[in-house]
Amino acid sequence: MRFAPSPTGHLHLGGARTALYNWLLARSSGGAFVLRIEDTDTERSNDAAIDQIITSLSWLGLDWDEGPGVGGAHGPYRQMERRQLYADAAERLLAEKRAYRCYCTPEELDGERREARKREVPYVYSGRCRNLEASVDAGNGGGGRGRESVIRLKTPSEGHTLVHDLVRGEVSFENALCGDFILVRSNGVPTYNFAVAIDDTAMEITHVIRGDDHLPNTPKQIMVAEALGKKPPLYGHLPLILGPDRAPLSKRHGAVSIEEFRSRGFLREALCNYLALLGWSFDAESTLFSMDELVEKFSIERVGSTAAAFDMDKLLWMNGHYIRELEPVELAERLEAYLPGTKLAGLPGRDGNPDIDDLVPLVQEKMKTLEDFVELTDFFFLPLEFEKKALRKLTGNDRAAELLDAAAEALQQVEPFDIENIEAALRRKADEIDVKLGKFLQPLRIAVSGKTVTPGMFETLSVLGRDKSLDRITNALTLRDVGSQSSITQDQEDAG
RNA sequence: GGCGCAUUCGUCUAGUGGCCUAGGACGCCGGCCUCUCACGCCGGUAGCAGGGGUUCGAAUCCCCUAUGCGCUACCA
Repeated sequence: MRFAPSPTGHLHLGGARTALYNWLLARSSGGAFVLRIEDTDTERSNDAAIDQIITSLSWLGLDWDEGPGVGGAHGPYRQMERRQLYADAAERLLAEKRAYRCYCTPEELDGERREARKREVPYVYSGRCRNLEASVDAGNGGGGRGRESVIRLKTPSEGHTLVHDLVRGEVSFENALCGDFILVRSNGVPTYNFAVAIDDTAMEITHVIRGDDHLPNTPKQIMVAEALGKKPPLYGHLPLILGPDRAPLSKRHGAVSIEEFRSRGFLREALCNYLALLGWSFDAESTLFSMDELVEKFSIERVGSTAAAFDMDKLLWMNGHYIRELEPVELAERLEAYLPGTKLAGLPGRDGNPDIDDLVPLVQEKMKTLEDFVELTDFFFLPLEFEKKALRKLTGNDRAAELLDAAAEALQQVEPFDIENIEAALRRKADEIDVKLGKFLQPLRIAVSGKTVTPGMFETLSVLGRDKSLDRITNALTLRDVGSQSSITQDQEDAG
């Protein structure tokens, strides 16, 4: 099995799914997963993209048995480093008269294409140069001197080429419509179809699982393999991934690169599970699969053939599920790695701030992404900032001052200042002044956090500590005394 | 235009001629739980693209139409 990305950008969702399926197939069948970089598009390929892709694959946990960084028996694993191989193959094909040099210029070909278009007839290369070799090519030192040439494969002009596709079944292509396609460009660089076919056979690739868009290329690759006297691999073509609007997924749909999902706080296990399900299913019931279960249960036969739309809501749900499933210490570790890129960078554990471990139990079940941790807990670390809505609720509440006073009074007595005692004290106080707990806690929540939504109040207060809690209550009280719109913005600036 | 692929709830899908009054998951709606929000639990909403066949019987097989997508490069 192989995954062979072209390094022209980030690893995106579609590529990741392709990689995942290849990897699963390899892992579940005891085969090798090989990573090969297809960089024959010299215009668009670049090294930064290769690094990026490798980083993303590693992050997903899709390790390769052969490829960049690990080597292997079939290297090198970058096509541009395999050029001698392609050149040799081209030479051989030329010598065996299975291929020939073509001297048609791009302009001439364009003309042919336009002509075909005009006559509403399918365009196929005319094969004009097919029988030139005797007269021109064989001449001294190559008669084509002075004029650039490409190398084309002689393809059958009749019959069909069958692709036994692992996910679609048998697909038939008419040879007459194929034409003698180009193997080697005039600049000496092999085309995709040529390089791929050579590499797949040379690397002893048995299964090629790739995007749908390659299906029409497949007969060409089979022809190359056969011309070379090699057996082509088995192919399976995955339908592409669509955006929510059912147009092919692209940047304008928002996050599409794996790197982006990572930085937005998604977990690799959620991404892999979700991606696995986007086009594959195990049975009528199951949706949650660990990596081990995927390896155990994945099979190419159960890959569907219809294009699937990406659904962020489902991914978010799944990500939340995996976050909840993590051991708290494990979640803390992930956050440890994640937080440095956020506004909380360096804050946890410093200057009397709470540790990540202190907060994980408070927010674990509320998080859908690691990113959520930041919004959920920022008020523990940063100067208090009131959300607009929260401020409105607080200033609009006639009893707020009274309730806050009562809360402060209750909290003063608590000793030790822990969850149980805080809860007991506050419940008692609420009882005493005869207000429902919810009514009592809500102004307190806003005063202490600036938000209408927070982790449990007792836990929050205990982590925040008595001093900070009381300070914030006091501050909220003054804020209420001032009360006007203009001073609200003033306070926000002070807070920030 | 040609060639190819596809079409089951809004979304991901189960389904391979009778088990389908079409199942699960996300979402959505309602309820329970509850200090807010979530989580969890319970319940509900919603679908076989259309038309012809074949068959005692079709989501499942065949044909046509429609729609979407891919390819049609000296891109991959």
